Amino acid sequence: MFDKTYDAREIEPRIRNVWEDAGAFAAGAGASRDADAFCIVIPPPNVTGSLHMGHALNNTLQDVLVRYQRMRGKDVLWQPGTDHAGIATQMVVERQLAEAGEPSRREMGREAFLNRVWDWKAQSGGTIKAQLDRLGASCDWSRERFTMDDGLSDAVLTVFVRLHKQGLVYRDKRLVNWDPKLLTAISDLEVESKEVKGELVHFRYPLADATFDPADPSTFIVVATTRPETMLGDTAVAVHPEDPRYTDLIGKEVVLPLVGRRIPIVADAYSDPEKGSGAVKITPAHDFNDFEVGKRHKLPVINIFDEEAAVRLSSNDAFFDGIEREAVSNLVETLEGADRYAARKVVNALMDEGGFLEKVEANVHQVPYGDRSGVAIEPFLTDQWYVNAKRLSEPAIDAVREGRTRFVPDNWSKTYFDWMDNIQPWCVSRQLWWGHQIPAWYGPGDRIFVERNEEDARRAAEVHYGVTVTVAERAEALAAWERADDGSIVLYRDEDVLDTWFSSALWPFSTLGWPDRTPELRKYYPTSVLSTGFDIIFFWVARMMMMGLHFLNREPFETVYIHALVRDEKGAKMSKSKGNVVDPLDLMDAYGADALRFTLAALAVQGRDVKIAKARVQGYRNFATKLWNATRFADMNACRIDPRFAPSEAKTTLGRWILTEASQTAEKVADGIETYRFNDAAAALYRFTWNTFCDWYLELVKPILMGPDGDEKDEIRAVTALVIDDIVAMLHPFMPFITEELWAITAAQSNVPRETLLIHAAWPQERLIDEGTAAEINFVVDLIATVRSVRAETNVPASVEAPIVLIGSSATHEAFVVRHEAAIKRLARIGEITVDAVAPPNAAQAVVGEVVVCLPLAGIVDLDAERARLSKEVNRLEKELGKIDGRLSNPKFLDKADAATVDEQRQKREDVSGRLTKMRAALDRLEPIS
RNA sequence: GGGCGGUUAGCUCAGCUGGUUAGAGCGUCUGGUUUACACCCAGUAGGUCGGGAGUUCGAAUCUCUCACCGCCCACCA
Repeated sequence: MFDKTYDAREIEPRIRNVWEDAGAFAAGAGASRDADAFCIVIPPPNVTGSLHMGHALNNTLQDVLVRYQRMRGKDVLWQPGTDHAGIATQMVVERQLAEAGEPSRREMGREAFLNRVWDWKAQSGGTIKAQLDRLGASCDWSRERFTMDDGLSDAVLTVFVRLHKQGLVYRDKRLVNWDPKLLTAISDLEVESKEVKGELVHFRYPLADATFDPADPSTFIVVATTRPETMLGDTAVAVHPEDPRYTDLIGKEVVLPLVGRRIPIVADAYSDPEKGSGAVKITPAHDFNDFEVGKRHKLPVINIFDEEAAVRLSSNDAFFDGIEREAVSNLVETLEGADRYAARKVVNALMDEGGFLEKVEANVHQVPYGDRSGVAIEPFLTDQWYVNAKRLSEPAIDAVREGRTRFVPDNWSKTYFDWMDNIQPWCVSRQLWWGHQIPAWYGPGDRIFVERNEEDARRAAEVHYGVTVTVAERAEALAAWERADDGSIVLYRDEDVLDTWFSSALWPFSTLGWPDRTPELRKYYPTSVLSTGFDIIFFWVARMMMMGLHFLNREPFETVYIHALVRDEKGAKMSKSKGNVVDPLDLMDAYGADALRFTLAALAVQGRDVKIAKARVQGYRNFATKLWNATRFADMNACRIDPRFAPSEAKTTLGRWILTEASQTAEKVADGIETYRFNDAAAALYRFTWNTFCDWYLELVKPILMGPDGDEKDEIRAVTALVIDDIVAMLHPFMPFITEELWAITAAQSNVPRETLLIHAAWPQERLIDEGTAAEINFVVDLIATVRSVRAETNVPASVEAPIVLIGSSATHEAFVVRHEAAIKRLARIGEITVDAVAPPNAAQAVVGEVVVCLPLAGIVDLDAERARLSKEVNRLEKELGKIDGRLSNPKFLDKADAATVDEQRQKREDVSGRLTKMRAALDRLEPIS
């Protein structure tokens, strides 16, 4: 029944089935009808992803919260689900196609490709759930959602359409971050700037009314650039209005080399006299700042690239506007189709040839890269859909400012405010296929119909156009517009999809059934806690705040707990390329899910990275084994659960003491969890279980358990069983498997059936608080520890059962010794205990409280070692006494420190000086060195 | 450039609102056939709390400053 060894591999899958069969994770399971709600929505992992250490940490912490609150009687929902992860998933499938030598996405077409993605989802979508199960995450899987399932897609449509009708979603033509590899726009957040060693190229732009002479600076103006190839699209040169070097030139023109276009020199404060030459080329189509300058000066926008960032001039009307097509035919031919980096080389060479290249400097600068594709992103002028984030951000800022949503640790609210205060329009359209297709239909005359479905769009269009409307593919529709058929109109649907984070932003309410008014939505929204990493505060947290407040008028969560990043044991960020990824599944295989969970909780200190080391996990596996063995020991000693036992009426000091300690620990653990100080909670559990309960309580109690039957033994048995019950319960949120198992075993052994599984059992109540017992136990513990230490230091062999003589003991302490005599003898390996007035000669001596403990072992005690030990101790005490006296003789201290502190110091002085006197006397009693 | 965090024992880290002999785990070293556990027990060594200044009767803890490390945001033609 009770296996001798703890085997996580055997226990964990079995217990998992027990929970599953019982439906233990279901929303509200085990709670009373009127219980308060507690809800966490899981940060949805990528549907085709697998569990990494960050997931393991975050989901462990969420599970600790969820299991704790369940035991507190709350009606708990931990809402799970997965995210379709647009770009990531689409890329994976495209890579698979490429590797298998199959037709590419574009070759197979949208429908066939999407079928392939759904296949892949069907195939790998269960992985992450299985892995979370493995970890013990008690999510209500019966409510699992997926961002692209029907319900959530419906929420997405509803939100998009409503925002559009409210004017908060709009279509705009402006520069976006364009990913020339993925061929889609991406948001600001998906751009990472990287430091790149490049070149700063200085070009001479000839003045239009001078004859260009490379040797004569008065005939040209120098501009510097890190992107020489974009000069083909230059439409101005900007100088600072107050830069004395250039004031004369403002309003004049230069002739753009190679191209021959006449472009103006404009005055604009954007130009920084300190940088480069002080004059800057303006390319509105290829630089965000230049775009703004262009708007201010009404400059033409000449885009020289195609969507893959290759030069495209031949059919480029804007480029040929104002120049002779013939004059640039060579240039166009040379550059057509060259990618941006190749074009850069060519342009530099041509400029050099013409004498327009002044110099090239090495230059380190920041270049924006797509976080997914890893290629430099290109500012690109396109039509995209935007969300007016500024408007939505206002209530979201207020919610945090007014404390309706609280960040833990609080300093993250600053990060949140900084970003929210400067929020930019959110580009939500993506030129991808995998995702929520934008519900917008286009008709002739620049009309857009944003509706929940095709039928509604068609109807809206019919109202608008007053004729029959049909819907077709884009190409077909455009052709129809071209033909301008009479009497009917053809619409086509926007081919783009929404940013994945658009649907994620709805997660806290879409998963609860919104836009329907479901009972779950009423009960669980706003949710209690969101637990996530700081890296997605902007991507996700901020956007959920915005959407939640906008559509439900309530903030989506009360608390946002921001956990640390998991790093390897040296503190490096884990990455596949570095090969330092620690796989949580490996650790679970080796040590069990319980050990991994406890490790992560113990390391989850606020505001500090989590460095995971194998040795640590092993240590907590040992902890599980320790608990297992302690429970087994109790079992072997017939410590049975006794429902009639009333702990508050316990008679034995040991019983009252351990019940007090257990009660205090439960309080500490609860406090740690509730304040998100998981490490404190874990430490309190570890210390109590191992150091207090196993090392001291069980050892002190052994003589009783092995002694004669009677009231004392009965009580200790009942207490032991009860405290183990409490330990198992307190530990359950951290180590759910082993505790659920022990909960069942102890019940079976006691023949007292449990009313519920541990997962639904109540958090340990306060059994008893009797601080008075501490004095007795502490004295005994102190005595044993002191004797052990003295023995070891004076080289008394372990096998010797040394007698001890107590000198100067108070009646109280003498009574303590009598009461725990058997335990003291056993634990300190002592033979006879006697009380005397005078110390025996040549004994090792130590002070415990007011008592001098002597080990009279002439010939066995190493007297030289003893002398050294005593001197050292005397020394230490003298130093400490000096410090205390320094304080107490300082009138300012007596004057300013509060009375309690002064008293404390006085008390301490008394203790220390008492000890010191005794130690000195002890030293004197030793024979002088012969 | 703006912001946030870190620097405590060989290693990984606790130490909250100032008063402890500055702690834990791992590792080291010593001892252990104590009938729960060697994934164990007992004991031991090891730290001028990054440097400097200040506030205070009193600073690992508060303030300033410097150094180094890490991260986030925004930009340098």
